[in-house]
This record gives sequence, structure tokens and C-alpha cells, in this order.
Amino acid sequence: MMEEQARMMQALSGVTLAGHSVQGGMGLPPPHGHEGTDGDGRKQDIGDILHQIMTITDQSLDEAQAKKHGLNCHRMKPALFSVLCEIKEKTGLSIRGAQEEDPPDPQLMRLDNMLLAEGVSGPEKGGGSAAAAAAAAAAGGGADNSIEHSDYRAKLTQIRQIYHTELEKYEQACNEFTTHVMNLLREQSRTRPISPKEIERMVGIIHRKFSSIQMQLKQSTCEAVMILRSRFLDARRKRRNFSKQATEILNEYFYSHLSNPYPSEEAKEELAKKCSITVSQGVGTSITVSQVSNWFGNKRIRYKKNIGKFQEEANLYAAKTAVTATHAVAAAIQNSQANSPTTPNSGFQMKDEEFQLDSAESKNSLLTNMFTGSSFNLPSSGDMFLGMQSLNGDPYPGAQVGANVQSQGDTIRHAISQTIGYSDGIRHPLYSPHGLNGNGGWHDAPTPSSVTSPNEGPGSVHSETSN
DNA sequence: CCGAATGATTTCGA
DNA sequence: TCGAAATCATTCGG
Repeated sequence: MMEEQARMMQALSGVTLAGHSVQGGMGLPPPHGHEGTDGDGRKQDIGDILHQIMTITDQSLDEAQAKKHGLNCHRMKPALFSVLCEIKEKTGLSIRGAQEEDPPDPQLMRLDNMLLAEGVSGPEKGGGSAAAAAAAAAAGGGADNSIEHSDYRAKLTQIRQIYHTELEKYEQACNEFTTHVMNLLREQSRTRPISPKEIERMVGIIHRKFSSIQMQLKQSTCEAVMILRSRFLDARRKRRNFSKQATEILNEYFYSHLSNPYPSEEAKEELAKKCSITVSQGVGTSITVSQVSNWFGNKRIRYKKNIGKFQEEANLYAAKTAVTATHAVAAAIQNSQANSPTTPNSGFQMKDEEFQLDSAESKNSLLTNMFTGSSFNLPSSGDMFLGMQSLNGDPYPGAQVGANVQSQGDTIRHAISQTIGYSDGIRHPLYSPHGLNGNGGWHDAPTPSSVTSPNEGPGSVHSETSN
């Protein structure tokens, strides 16, 4: 700083005081030896110097260094320096208002904030994608139900890493470039007037340029994050049907826990895991806990709404799980399947109507039950089905009961109602703790996690109902 | 292209 | 906060 100033002063004084009494070290003899008229010679010399400056880049490094030295020692140099100083002053090229305090770019701030919010910039947490994913998977005690994809985390970490390395690169490049330019300017300040202020200013300009590049980096990072986000959000909005296997697993669980189809958090996690494992052939199709919850929510409501429609499915899955149970049950299944209208051609319409009736009746019954407190409270097929299912602990025969009840007439219904009614009155310990509570709701079941394995149900119930 | 199926979201109540 | 219910939006099979 001071040193520069001093040098400049020196140079200036050299011009004014010493005129061309200064002899260069003869590193660069004037092309035209004559030192005739002052102005002409100076012009020539200056032109020569300028030319050399302009062509300095064309030469090799050593050569250039030598030339530079020559130029520095040229006797006309101080004159040129002063001329340049004058020109500079006249053209007002010197620094105008030093408004270095660049106002914090709102856009940059926005980007910074966004990156911070997205966890791209800011403190490193967890340290590594694996840790982050693990933290998201394990520690996520329902805290972030919006995005629990470890995929998302991993991708975000990737973006973050790229961002940081790039940022570092830019910073490094910026520093390098700045020092380079500063050195260059310092060097040049010997041949042309450059105040330290100007160097500062130039540094500021460089920094601004680089920060604009950084902003681009931030912007593209933000874009990447947004794309990532929208991809995952879209993945949810623009849904894809679950794979066959996943649906199968979920259905299996649903129908084997029909008395209480409310999987615990752990169960949901397990199911999600199972599904995503089985689904692994589909690329990024992992199923999350909330998806499992959604599925069960949908399933419950849709099952309840139209049990008949799910009868076949219930049979299928119940059979699937009951295959290992008892031969007697299996035989009964076949038997009743032969009886029940499996083909939805002719039976469908009637069935449907019956369901409508049933559901209406169910609601009515609910109301009447509430008002009358009647113990004869199982008129709907759903209740019936649940009742039977709970009764024998085996979902499959229960389902059959439901089907039969629906497809057959009032006599059967009545008979079964009576049976159930009795049982209900007696409150047989076998089924009382299960979902059935008399008003067709699962919800207020005490959730004893129900019996997972179909225990030996009394086949007599089944055969009795199918008669 | 239509309608059923289905996953996701919203609303509401306890 | 969870679940029921309604609803939206998309997919899929005929």
C-alpha cells in the first residue's frame, strides 16, 4: 500500500525532475538511435514501448521477463508513466464513489436460505449418507412423515456433496485468480499507474464475478433439490399401483388380521420392508410406512363399505393362510365355494343390491342399537362375518359365513342371527375380545393384536351356517 | 375411451 | 395424532 504509493511518487518525480536524464540500463536500446527533437523521440519511444507491451504475451516467458525488465528500466518509462497518469486523470477513469458495500442480493439470500432449509448447506449432520439414511429410518419417530425416503436422503446427500466440492473449487479458483490478478496488477503498477484502491476494486469485481458463478451453482443446486423434491412428491401424487407381490403381502396381513386390521407401527414397518423387498424387481419402488397406513385405511373402509365385493378375495387369502391349518377347514372351503355364487355374472346385481340393503341396514341397526340398546345387534353381514370370524378365530370360515348370509335368504340370516345373538348374549370368551363389538366397527376393538395363526376353529359352526 | 380399481389427500371427530 | 369417511387423481383393463 504505502510502498506502492511511494513507488508511484518516485516515478512521478522521476519524470518531472529528472526529465530524460534518466538513462535506462540499456536493456532496450531505442530502435532509432537519434535523440533529436524531444517530442518525436518520445513519441517513438512510447509507441515502441506500447508495442512491446502489447506483444509481450506472444513471447516466451524468459523472453518476456527480459523484455519486462527492459521496459521497466527503459529511460522513457517514467515519461510514459506520467503520460498515462495524466490520461487517467483527464478521462476520470480513477475510482469513483467506492460503493463497495454491495447490498446483499435478495436472490442470493433467498437461495442461501433455501439451501440452508433443505439441508444442503449448513452444518453437516450425521456425516455421510448412510448415517443420514439410518437416522431417517430409525430415529424418525413419526417426526418427518412427509419425506421418509432414504432414497431422498441419499440423493440429497449426493447433491450436498457435489455442491460443497464445487463451492470449494470455486472458492479456491477465486482465491487463486485473485492473487494472480493482484500480483499482475502490482507488477503492472510499475509501468502504469495503478493505485492500491484500484487493485482492491478489481479484487472486488473478481469476487463479484465469482460470487455470481457461485450463485449459479447455488441456483442449479436449488433446482436439483426442487426437482428431487418434486420427483418424490410427484411419485406420491402421480401414484403407481403397488406391485402384485406387495398387494399380496398386504392383503395377506389384512385378511389374516381381519378381526383387527390395524397393524402396529412395527408391523407396518415390517410390511413396508417386506413389500419393498419383494418388490425389488421394480426399481425404486419401496413402500413406506405411511403408504402401508394409507393402504390399510383404504382397505378397511372399502372392505367395510362393500364386504361382498371382497368376499372372493377374502376367501382367497384366507385360504392361502389357512392352507396349513386344518384339512377339515380346507374341505369346508371347497364345499362352500361350490355353493356360493363365485361367478359375478348373474349373482352380481343381486349381490350388489343386497349389499346396499345390508349397509343401509347396518347403519340403521347401529342407530337402533344406540337407541334401544338391543342385544340383538348383528343384522348386517359385516357384523355377522366378523362375529363368526371371531367366534372360531379362523378368518376363512367366517368369510364363508358372510358370503352365505348375503347370498341366501332371510331364513338363514335369521338362524344365524339367532346363533350370534345367543353367543353374543353369552359372551363366549373366545370371541368377545376381538373386533366385534356389536355395531360393526373395528375401531374400538381393544387390539390384542389378535390371533395371527388360525387356530382350530369349530368346524361345526361353519357347516351349520352353510346348511 | 369408459368405468372400475386404487393410491393419495383432505376433512372431521375423538 | 390416528382413523373414518369422502374425495381427488391416476392407472388399468376391456
